[in-house]
Formats: sequence, structure tokens, C-alpha cells
Amino acid sequence: MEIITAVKGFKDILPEETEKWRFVENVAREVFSRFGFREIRLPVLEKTDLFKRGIGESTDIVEKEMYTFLDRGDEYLTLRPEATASVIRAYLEHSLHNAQAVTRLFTIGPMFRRERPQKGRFRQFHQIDAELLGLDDPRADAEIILMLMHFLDRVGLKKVSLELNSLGCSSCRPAFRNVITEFLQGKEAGLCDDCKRRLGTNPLRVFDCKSKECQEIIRGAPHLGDFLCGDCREHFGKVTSALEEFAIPYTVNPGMVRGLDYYTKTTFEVTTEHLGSQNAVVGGGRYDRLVQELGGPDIPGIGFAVGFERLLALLEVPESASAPPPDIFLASLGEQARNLAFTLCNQWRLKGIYAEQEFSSKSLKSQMKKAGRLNCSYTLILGDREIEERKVELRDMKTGTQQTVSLDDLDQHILNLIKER
RNA sequence: GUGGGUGUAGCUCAAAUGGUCAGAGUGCCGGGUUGUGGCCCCGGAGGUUGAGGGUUCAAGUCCCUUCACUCACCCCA
Repeated sequence: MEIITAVKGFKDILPEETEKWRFVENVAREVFSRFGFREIRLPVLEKTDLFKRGIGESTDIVEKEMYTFLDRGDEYLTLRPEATASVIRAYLEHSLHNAQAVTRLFTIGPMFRRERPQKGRFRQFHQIDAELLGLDDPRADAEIILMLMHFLDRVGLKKVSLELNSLGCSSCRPAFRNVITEFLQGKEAGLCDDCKRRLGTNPLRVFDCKSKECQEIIRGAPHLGDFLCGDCREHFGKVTSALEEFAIPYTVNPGMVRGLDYYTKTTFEVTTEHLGSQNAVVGGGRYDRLVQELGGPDIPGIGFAVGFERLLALLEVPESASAPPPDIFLASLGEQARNLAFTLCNQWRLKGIYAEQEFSSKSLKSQMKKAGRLNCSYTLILGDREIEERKVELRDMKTGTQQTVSLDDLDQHILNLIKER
């Protein structure tokens, strides 16, 4: 019979890797909490409408990437493709905005998108997500970016670049969209097939296109930056100068157009050249209309999402973590000895010692070999011979020296020996 | 959804033009030491060469189909 394998694009995280995961999570929790962010844990399943309204009906995510199903024939549910909509849903559902004017939340967990898997892209992937709600101050933008860059630094990430842009607000972006549409109208024939399609859906995306022809055409286009309203222009200026105060290097990328509909004003990405074509490690931005779109009051917000797997792929931790070595290995010869080993081994575990034992009746040589391979500090040798004499052999695996310990003193002896280290 | 690449032992990989080609290294288990690890030596287990079909006297090797993995496009973390 064939074994059942994991679903395409869904990965197991094996014991060799979980230590790296915990390391990154712990750094995130430590850094974020110092900036006043508190952890929130959310369900992975939400009502489909949450994402339709939050992310935007015409985005690729909602149109073709969501895992959606009809639950018991009466309600559409979706495995979350991103966290922000869920965070805001919980924020509104529990009236967190009434409890305090400013709310800072972060969450770590799996997201689901039904795309074709490739390097750095999976159907289940993980994000570290932070959201700052209730501030439209540009210093809040700078603060959350500062926190992000500090986190990346603390986790050991090198050679990344921070790209910034402003997408304008509801008063200046629509106007620019018209300008671009007009600009591209006569040049349609020169665009790639994808961009011809984009012309109708999201003309700003042509800025992002990798094809040379499109880049050539768009080079002469007007920039969004020149069409920002006074408020947006001033906001962006304050964000960049605050970043400069903390010496955070950034580049302004006027072509950066993010794929989720809800972004306004400041958007940012952290990118790298070492991830193949999935170069974005972090994506984020301001969303001043989203809370309202989801039925809440007029509350501004800004947040980011770190791609966990992409971040891990960039960290220089080549060797996989091996299993932690036991404090002591119990080698036993004879059935009586194995019974004693079982008892001692588990008693010590209950007292906080990591002990291992051999269950099967292997030769002492092979048990010693195993103890050596496990890299444990001590090996206790107990055979029926020792039990008769009420004493056992304790071998220090580092030095190779061995001593005889009375069974009556054994427990205390071991506890002292191992607790002292 | 579209295109390319790859599928041989747990892992990393060999097997010219189809003809002892089913192997090596590593890992695992055991022995060399009648009760003592690491080094060394020896041995063993483990594969219907992803699956199915076809061509042929003969197929990991050629053809078709299918599945899986992978990279890229689209898009994004």
C-alpha cells in the first residue's frame, strides 16, 4: 500500500529545523514587546467575506488563491491568506479600540494561498505580522519600520534593502490612476500581454513589470510622487526624515505598487537578491481606510508581514541542530538490570535530568557505542553482577574514567553530579 | 493556470552509443574485544531504478501516458 504524503505546497518542519524557528520567534517576541506590541493568536479559518472586503475583490489573492469551501452548505469559509484582516476583525470584535486609543498587536502563524509552489513560495507558509492601530502620525510609520529593521538585525539578517514608497490617499491616488491610464492608452500595443490586462485592472502595476518593453514605456510616465496631495507629501517626508534620524538606510522606489488594495500612503518592502525570484522578505504599509471598510470606526493603521520561511532561508545557520545530548545513558545487562534501568531512568527524568536507557538486550559494546553517539556526559553500567553486589559502574564519557558507586548512594551522587554542571 | 528541468538504497550520487548495471560513499545494524564508546578492520540489512504501458532477443538507459518534486512566469511573504 502506498503511503499518504503531505498536500502539495505544505511542508513538515522537522526537529532539525524547529530550533531555528523558535529562535526567530523568540527574538520577535522580545523585540516587539519592547516596542509595546502584545501577542494575539487568531483562528486560521475566517468567513470568506472578511477577506473579500479586506483585501479587495479584484486582487489575485481573492480571485484565485484562496482556500475557500462551503461549510455544511450554508456558509463560505476561507483559510486565511494573510493576517491583517483577521487582526482587525478581532480588534473590532473585542472592541479593543474602545479600551485604548492606540493598539499594537503581533501574531505569528500559518497563512494559506493556493499558488503554484516554487522557491520561497509555499501553499502553507508562515508570517510574523505586526499591526499598529490608532495612529496616523508619520512617526508611527517610522517607529514600526525601525522596529522591523531592528528585529531583522537582531535575528542576524544581512544584505537586505528597505524600499519605500507612498501610494497616496483616497483623494490623490484615483487622480493619478486616471493620469496613468491616459498615458498608457496610446502605447497599448507595445505592452506585454500581462500589462495589457493590467491596464484594465490595476494600471499602476505596469510600473512593476519586469519586461524590458514595458519598462521602456513606463520610464517616460509621470510619477505618483508628483501627484501626491500636500498631506501625503508631507507625511512621506516626515517618515523618511524620522528614519534618517535613526540612520536607517532606505531607497525610495516609486515603482513599488503593492498587491493588496487596502494600502494608502506609506508602503515598504524589505528585499534581497538571494531568494531567487521571490525577493520580498517583508511587505507592509499603511491602511487608513481598512478598519472602516471592515465595518469599524475611522481608525488608521499600519503594519507589516515577515515571510518566515524566506527569512530563515537567508539566515546563515548552515548546520542543522542535532538532538540535545542526554546527561546520562543507562546501559544494562540482563533482565533484572533492565528493570532497574527503567526505574532509575524515569525517576531521574522526573527530577529534571535528561536520561536515556536501552530497552533491548544489546551487547554492552553496542550500548556504549550508542551512548557515545548520543554524546551523553555519563554512562551508567548496570548488570546483574552489579546488582548482586549493590553497586554500579559510572563512566565519564568525556575523560573515559570510571568509578564504582554504591546503589544506595547512586541517586544522590547522580543528582549532585549533574545539577552541579 | 502556463512553460522548462529532474525522478536509481534512509541521505548524497555512479552506471558511453540500449547488452552481468543494479553500484559507491555515508548512515543504520552486527562482529573483531566471552561485560566497556570515539579511530581502524570485516560483515549484514535496505532498491520490482516514481508508477503504468509500448518498442526490442534485451530497457534506469528509447517512446507514450501519468504522478511527484523542482525552477520560472503570473502574483506575493
